[in-house]
Amino acid sequence: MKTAIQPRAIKTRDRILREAARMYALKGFHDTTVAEIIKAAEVTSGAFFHHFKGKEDLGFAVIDYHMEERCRALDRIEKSLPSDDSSDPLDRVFRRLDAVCELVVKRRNKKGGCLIGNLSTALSDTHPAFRKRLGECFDEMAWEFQVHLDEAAVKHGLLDDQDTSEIARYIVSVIEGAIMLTRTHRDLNVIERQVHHLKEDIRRSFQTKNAISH
Amino acid sequence: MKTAIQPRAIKTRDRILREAARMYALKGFHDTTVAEIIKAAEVTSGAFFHHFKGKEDLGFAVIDYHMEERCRALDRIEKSLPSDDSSDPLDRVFRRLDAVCELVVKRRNKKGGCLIGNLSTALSDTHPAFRKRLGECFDEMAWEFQVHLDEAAVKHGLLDDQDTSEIARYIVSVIEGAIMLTRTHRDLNVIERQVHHLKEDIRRSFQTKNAISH
DNA sequence: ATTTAAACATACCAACCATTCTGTTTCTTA
DNA sequence: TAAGAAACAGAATGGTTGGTATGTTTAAAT
Repeated sequence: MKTAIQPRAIKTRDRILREAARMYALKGFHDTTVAEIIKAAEVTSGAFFHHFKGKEDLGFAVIDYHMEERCRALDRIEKSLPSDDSSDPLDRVFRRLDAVCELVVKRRNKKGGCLIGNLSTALSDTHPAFRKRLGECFDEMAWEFQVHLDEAAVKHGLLDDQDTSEIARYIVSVIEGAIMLTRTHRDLNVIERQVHHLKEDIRRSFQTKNAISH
Repeated sequence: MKTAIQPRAIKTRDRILREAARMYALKGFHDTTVAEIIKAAEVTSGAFFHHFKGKEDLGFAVIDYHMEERCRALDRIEKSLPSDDSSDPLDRVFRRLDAVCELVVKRRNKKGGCLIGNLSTALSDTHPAFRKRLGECFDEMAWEFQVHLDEAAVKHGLLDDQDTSEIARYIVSVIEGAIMLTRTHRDLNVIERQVHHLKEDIRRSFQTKNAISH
């Protein structure tokens, strides 16, 4: 029946997804041909079109694949991070920021930017279905921060008319913008400095009297 | 001699540049074909290749064209802005931010994102010459803020280890990231809220005891 | 008015690109 | 082990793409 998962198939499919994700992050959607993906993944076009309806179908599959991989990678990095004092929610925000930063830095050795950001720039205004899905991805990224921000708001209190969901989105914006400038300036210090500035900003957004002196 | 400028030629060339800029902002570099540009600009391919060596050459010309147009548009908006109290340098920073914000909002009616941002994501890791040029564009954008930030630092004093050039770059990052999210979420409130948050952040970065209560 | 070059028009082309078609192999299940 | 389906291989295709070749019109300078 359909319950059984074919081990060989998954290997091929995953190789395609991995290579496609890599190339989309590097060159974007429209500058990556299926022939290139096929070659990089070392499969034939027959195998490719057996697993995916076409380039568009692949695009959506790559997004799913990437969001899962990203989640795993971030969790792994987060656990390996030195500051393991996760008692304070604000610390957890900073820790995740550090993890994102490290992931970007690590990836930058092989060049490339944010896959979601790349697809977003290339497809948001021309492809409604992609736009919708990519919006969900950004929401997911923001939510990972908002969880901790909400706790921090309870613990430390939030300044003025601030809103944790807006701060969370703001964080995603800064990260995406920072990745863009980091790529274009070919300077990893850009994202590191900007994330540092962002942290200070977030810290000041909370009425942290018992502030974590950095 | 070569001093004379042919009026008709400029018209055609400019039409191509204008339409190309519009389409690059909307669909990006690789998803825009020269055939489309030719059609949109209502010229023939003969005319196109007479004015530009090819697609790449056009790309660079479009960047120059856009940076000039952008400059003019921003200045115009800035002058038409209500708060004309430009005595305080920090106010000038905020005013330019408002201008950028309004420009984005105005453009969003016709969809599309930041031309420089689009080209940057599409070409930074594959085309060194473009990357270099686009880096200069980002620097130019940042500089427009830095001029005022420097004055503000003198007047109000800058907190901690802060650096105006880094704040200026940070501003550009936030704008680019905000445009990305604004496109993908199809919500103009995104950029407005984020620019508002950014203003608060900048304000707090200065030791403004005689702060401008907003 | 004649010359000369820039500006434009049109047909054409070779490379490329996503996809399809027609098989063959491999695996699962009974 | 027979049968059927899933996985894969590779050649072929039709439409597109950036670019060229060749000719005609327009306009500036003498």
